[in-house]
Amino acid sequence: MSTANLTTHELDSPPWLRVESTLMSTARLLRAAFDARLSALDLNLTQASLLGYVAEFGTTTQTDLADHLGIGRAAIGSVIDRLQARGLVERQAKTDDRRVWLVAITDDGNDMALRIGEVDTLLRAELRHGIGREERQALAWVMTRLQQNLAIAIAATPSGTQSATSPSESQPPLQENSND
Amino acid sequence: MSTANLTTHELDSPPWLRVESTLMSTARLLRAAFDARLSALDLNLTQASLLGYVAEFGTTTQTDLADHLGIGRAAIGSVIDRLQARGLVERQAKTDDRRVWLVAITDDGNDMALRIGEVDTLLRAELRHGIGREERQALAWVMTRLQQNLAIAIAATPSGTQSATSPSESQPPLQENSND
DNA sequence: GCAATACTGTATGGCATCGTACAGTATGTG
DNA sequence: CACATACTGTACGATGCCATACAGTATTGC
Repeated sequence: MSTANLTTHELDSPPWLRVESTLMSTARLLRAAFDARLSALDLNLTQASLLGYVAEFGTTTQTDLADHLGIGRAAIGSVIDRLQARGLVERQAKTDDRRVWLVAITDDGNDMALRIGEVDTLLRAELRHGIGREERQALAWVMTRLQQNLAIAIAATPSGTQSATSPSESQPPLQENSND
Repeated sequence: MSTANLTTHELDSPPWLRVESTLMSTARLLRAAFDARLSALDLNLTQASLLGYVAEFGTTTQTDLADHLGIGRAAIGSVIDRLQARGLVERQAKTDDRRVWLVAITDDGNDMALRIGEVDTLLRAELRHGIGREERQALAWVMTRLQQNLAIAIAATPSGTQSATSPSESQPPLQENSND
């Protein structure tokens, strides 16, 4: 039985650790959906994203890729390993900096990127159902903003073991370009 | 629209696997932020969510918990194991169905749930910065809707290996209350 | 030139979650 | 009642990602 029955769990449970939990499970579903669709190409979401990025923006370093995909440098390495083993990307030495690899897409990789684009377009069309354009844009905007706040919150986390029993708003959380 | 001038990585890369990648990395950041804040309580986001859920809605079965938290039954088992080992929840036998465990919160668990609530409230306040109430509600709504569509998309994924070279819109994706 | 520092990519171990398979139990059907 | 089917929780291996530590390289200061 598919674990994806349509009576999704969040619909009836608005109040508690709402956004957190909802966002996490949405992310899991999103990965599952893309992985399912991309399995025909024998790729997962991360690999496809990387390939799409390189196809569009050209050769870059691994660190740059890691930053742009939001995963760590160690993780990006193995992703590239697999893509390279399949001949979809290749590592090129950078002449003036022998530390870095330049990750370049191959012809096969470009073909693959096209097919990824098709899968992506199709799936996104399905996901858009019942969601207006403005809502989608708002989602993207809020999420970007949320990323900012998250990065700040992570950086501002008290490193020691304080038991959080003081809900005093001592945090200066953001550089205030609020619009609420 | 004011999506301008942020330093986060997605901002300069609008066109490609946008929402996918953004949502995934946002989810990763979200987990990292909560894990960081909850580390003082020696909990992670999943454990905290489970505890919060049981604290609010009372005793339930593991399958119910798994569904509500959006993770699998196998995974929820080990989460409960750890919480139980720390005396925060306990498994109670259900008299009229000997297959299931009823997961109940303990007194210690309730104390912990209160502290989780404080961390949660504080962190969410930080995350709200620069994001209006309507935007947050819109985010929650869109995400719920997205979950629905994702579940449908996963269920409707052609199981075989079709190379997606046919972008024919043969999918009947949804029960049509579109508003786009 | 040489030491100190910073950066890139890799190796390693760990964690959370998944998928599948399985045993125990309940429920429905003959 | 016996059997088939469905459901619950668990065991096991696999995967994706992280954090840390590390080696190689660049850069800077002396």
